Order: sequence, then structure tokens, then C-alpha cells
Amino acid sequence: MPTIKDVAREAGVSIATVSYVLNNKSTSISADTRRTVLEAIERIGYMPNVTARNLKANQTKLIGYAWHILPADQVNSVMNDFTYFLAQAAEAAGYHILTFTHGYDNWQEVYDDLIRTRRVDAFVLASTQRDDERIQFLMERKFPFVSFGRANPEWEFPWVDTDGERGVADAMDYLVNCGHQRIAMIAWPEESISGAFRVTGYEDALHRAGIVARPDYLWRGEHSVQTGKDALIYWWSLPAEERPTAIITVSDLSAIGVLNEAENLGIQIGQELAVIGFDDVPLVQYLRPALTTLRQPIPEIAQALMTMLQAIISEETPPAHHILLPPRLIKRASA
Amino acid sequence: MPTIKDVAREAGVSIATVSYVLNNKSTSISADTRRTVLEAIERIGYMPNVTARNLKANQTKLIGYAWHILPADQVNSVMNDFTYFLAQAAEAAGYHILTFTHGYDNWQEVYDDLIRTRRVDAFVLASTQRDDERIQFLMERKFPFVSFGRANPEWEFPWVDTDGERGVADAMDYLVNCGHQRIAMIAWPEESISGAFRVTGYEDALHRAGIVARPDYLWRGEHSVQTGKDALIYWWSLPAEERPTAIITVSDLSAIGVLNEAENLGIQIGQELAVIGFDDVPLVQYLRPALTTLRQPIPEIAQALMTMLQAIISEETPPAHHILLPPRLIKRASA
DNA sequence: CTGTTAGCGCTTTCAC
DNA sequence: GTGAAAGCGCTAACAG
Repeated sequence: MPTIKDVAREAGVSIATVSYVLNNKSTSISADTRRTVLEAIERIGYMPNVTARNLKANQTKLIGYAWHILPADQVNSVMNDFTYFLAQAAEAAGYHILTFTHGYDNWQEVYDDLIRTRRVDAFVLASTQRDDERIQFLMERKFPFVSFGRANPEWEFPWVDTDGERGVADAMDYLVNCGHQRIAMIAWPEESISGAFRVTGYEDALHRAGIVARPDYLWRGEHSVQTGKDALIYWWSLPAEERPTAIITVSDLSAIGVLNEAENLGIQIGQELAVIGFDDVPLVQYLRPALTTLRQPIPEIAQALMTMLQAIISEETPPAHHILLPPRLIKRASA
Repeated sequence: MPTIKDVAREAGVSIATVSYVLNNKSTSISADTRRTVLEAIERIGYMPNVTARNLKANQTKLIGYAWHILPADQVNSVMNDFTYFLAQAAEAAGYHILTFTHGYDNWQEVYDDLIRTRRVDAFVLASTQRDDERIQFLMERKFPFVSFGRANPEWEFPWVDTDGERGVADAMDYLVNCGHQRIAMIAWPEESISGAFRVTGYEDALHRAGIVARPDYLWRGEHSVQTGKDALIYWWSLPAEERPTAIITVSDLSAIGVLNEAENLGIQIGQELAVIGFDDVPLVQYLRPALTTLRQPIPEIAQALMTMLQAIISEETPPAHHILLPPRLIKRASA
């Protein structure tokens, strides 16, 4: 592999000169010399050693991203897409993504090692929780990071998130426009921060439509298929005129539960009962009926995160930014 | 951030000594000195700068892995899992995974840059095709790589793959043991190399069971839900006594097509007709009936690839190895 | 047993 | 305009 010395020899100049033309430093290089060097580079197929550059510049051009694996019954296709678009956005900005893993207990050690060995320049966090310890940790360490997802609202840190409130509100407006009045929601437990925003979107939309919220139309449960089943069983235990005509869920998984249980109960989804999911995970388009759902703006989120990260890495005092991006309602047969 | 110099000063020794204790080089360091240095390291929280080490050692401890995104109707949960376990196996071996992306046309430029800038020490390939150009490219370049998946059998390169032949054969034996005689298969087009192995497993199993293969029991089609539907529609157009009683597929996606179409045709899956998928993608456990399927040994594959890669990187003349790992039949309600 | 020193490949100040 | 040289943080001959 050729080094800068080889180029210098080949072009009959000093390595400093080669470096100058490589970096386009204004320190005016004569057009002639520049051409000679460029030709030499071309001839011997030289590319600068990125490790040497990084050592000099005290950087790595690497961004750490922890790869989470979810229980087998959960679907992380959203995170899957996110990883792809994140890598793409990073490359466009001259970075690469270093993916790493960690267990439940040793995350701090893993992040710490990555920081202290100067393996990465920054982190991208995802799947954040309300009082996410990783956020606290990185803020204390004053190590650059951005987060896909919000956390404790009292913490001031840079994040980008899907506007779940807005998405659910849009879906609700759609249902109301379709004539639905008895709209129920399947949500996550109260601790969930992103779940809370979606519930807000639901309640505000009801209010806007002049519909009185019925407490038992809001069902909270874990992120699972079973939650959807349970909710539908309960609602169908009500007198016919009190049953919801539409259900909006916080995840495709519970929507699938609703669809499955609907079959058992002999309910015609799409006619008798409208169902809207969240995430547009693969295969839900093949359910019968195909699931109407809210798709998160993953490519845009990844792009926004990288833009933010670049600002943070380069600037001295980074203004903590927050960006909310709305999901899109994918209309299919279930609603 | 402390450097080796800080440790040396703190411990009152030379940086060489620090380096020696750090690397446990046998150049015997007195127990006393070693302890002093270790204490200094502990005290100031020193960890070696990985970039500096890498520059010196002419390595990166980074393994490139191209992140492929599939069309929205396809499921890459297998690759998703693979990425996780690959990262984990890499870390256990002192490496990290650098994920990158590329388009259809510019892949060569991307790989080339990564090599020439010495960004990575090796590549892990996945989703390989028969005459995969990436393999040719890396073999010519003599750049270290391993592949998850086989390619042109005439090429001598290191790979690890799921033993699809064996997996399908196991599933066939299971079906035969259940009393099935008319067993059909949904396969990929002939070009598919991994598809071909699975067909071999099917045909051999028929032979072993003394069942005469019926040409129209082998349906070939693209990797899609529609393929499954088409196959079932055809088979159900046959006289009742000629219809298969079991179907084995090359992917969960076509199995889903069979299940969906079975509902339209009023076929009781599990009773009237057994169906076995391939991959155990998320959610197929929630289909009605839950899908029996072959799960690839992804963690073991990732581990084997890393072991192989380490040998290749360290040794001069790496013996090209090939490893086949059998999938596991996950028995659920559909067969 | 420990320290001095020469690099790894590059960028950049400072001379000329 | 161009080059000499220092140095990023580390490792490893080579001395002593």
C-alpha cells in the first residue's frame, strides 16, 4: 500500500507538498506542482491512511451505536431500518457507524471503554427510556451524543423523535372523518414516555371532535399481541351499543392481537370495526385485512440526528436541539 | 484524556516500561515496577489510545459489514439477528463491526475506498449470490474476508452457511414420519444457490422414503407471499386425491402465502394440510395456525465466521474453510 | 530489568 | 511556493 512518501518520491516533491494538495490548504501550491502531485497520486493509486489522519486529528470519524436485540416475540424492524439509514446519513457526513453490543448490566463499562480508548467520536442512542441512565452518563461525561427518542423532559440533551402525538391525532381525525364516534385506544403502561404522547394525541383529538372520553376506552398493556386480544375481549364484553367502532393502537403488535381475536369473535375488521396500528412492520400488509398503520419517518430522523451530531462535534457550545417529525398514515384495508 | 506519558510521569518510569506492563511482554518487569505502574494507571484512569495502537500495528480492529436493505415486502429479520450476533462475536475477539451501505452500482468503489484508506481489516459478506462480484473482487485484491453464504462452487473462499439441504431433509423426515406421502415443495428459481441445496434435501428425502418425486409438486417462484398463493391455487386445482397433504417451503414468506390462500380455499392448515416454513421470522408464531418452520443457527454462524476470520487475518496462508451448520425445526401448529 | 529512540503515516508550523 | 521538522500516542528494537 502506497503512503504519502511514495507519492512524494514519485512526484519529486516533499511530503508536505503532497499533504497540501491533498487537503486543498490555501497555502497556495502552484498549478504545476498540484498537477504533478495529482498525477502521481493517480498513477500509484494512493489514498491517505485514515488511521494516521485520525491520530493526528485526535478523532476517529466513527460513531458508536449500540445494537439492541429484542425478545423473540417483539419486532424491531423499525430499528433495523433506522440502522441502515443512520449508516447512510453518517457516510454522507464522512463518518461510519461502529455497532456494538452490551448486556443489561454492563452497558456502562462498554460505553466507558469506547470513550476512554477513543474508539468513537460520539454515540447515537436509541430505544431510550424515561430516566435513561445512558443519557445521564454521557451528559456527565460531556461526551457527544444524540438520541433517537426523548427521555426525562427535565434533561436538556439533543434528540430527534417521531411525533407520536401528531401521528395519533392525524389517525384519529381520519377515523372521525369516517364517521366513528366510539374510538378506543390500546396504549402502553403509564411509564412509557412515547406512549404518553400518543395518548395525548388521542385525547386531544377526541376533545377537538367534541367526543367525551370514556375511561374504559383506553386500555393499557405491555407491548405484545396478547394485549390486543385482552383489550378486544373486554370491549366485546360490553353491550353491543357500547362497543367501540374503531381502535387505534400504539403498536402493530397489539393491532395483530386485535385482528386475531376479532376472528375468534367473528368480528369483520374493516367493516364492523376499524383498526389502526403503529410502525408498519413487515408482513402487516399481508394480514387479512391488510393493516392500516402509522409509519415513522425513519430516514428523516436518521438524517436529522447526523446533522445535529455534526454541529455538536464541531461547535464548542452546542445548542441542544430537539426535533419532532410526524409519522405518515398508511391507509390499507383495516380502517 | 491521559496518555501513556502521563502514566509514566505518575509512576516515575519511562513510557517504554508502561508499554511493557500494558502489553505483558515477557521482557520481565519487576513485580514492584509493575505494581507501581498498574497503580498509576488505575489512579489516573488511563486506557491506551486505540488509534495510536492501530497506526503502529497497521491494523484497525474493524471489520466491514455492508448493510443491505431489502424491499419493503421482504423480511430481513434473519440478517438483523445476524448483525447482532456478528457484532457480539467480533467484540469477543477484540474487534468491532463497521457497518456501511452502498447502492447497487457503486459497491466496488465503496469496498475499494474502505480497503485503500485502511479503514477495515477485513469484510464479512452476507446475502451472497452465485457469481457474486464482491467475492471475485476481494479474492483478486487478496483482501481478507469471510462470507455468510456460499457462491460459485468453483471458487475457493472461506464461508459458513446454513445447511439448507440437511434442514429440509430433517423436515421431510418429520413429515414422512407423520404419515405424509404427497409432499410438495415451494422453492426459489433455479439460479438461487441456497435454494438448490434445499431442493436437493427435498428430493433426497423423497428418495430415501421411497416416494416417487412428482415434477409438478416442485413449484418455483420468487421470494414472495404471492408465490405461496400461486402454488396452492395450482395444487388445489388438481383432483382431490392428487393434492399434496404437506408443503415445505423455502421461506416463511411463501408459507404465509399458503396460509392466506388456504383460508380463501377453506383448507384447514394443520389438519388437512401441513405447512413448514423457513427462517422463523418474527410474527409467524402468531399466524393462525402458528407456523412450523426451520430456524437458522445464526449465533453459531456468526461465531464460526469470526473464528475463521481471525485465522485468516493472523496466519500467512489461510486454509480456506467451509462450515455447514444445520437449522433447527421449530414445531408449531401448522405441521 | 529499564530507558532511549526510531518510527507508524499524516498534518502543520515555521523557515527559506 | 515549497520543504524541514516536530509531533499525534503508541510499540519495539536496541542499549545499558
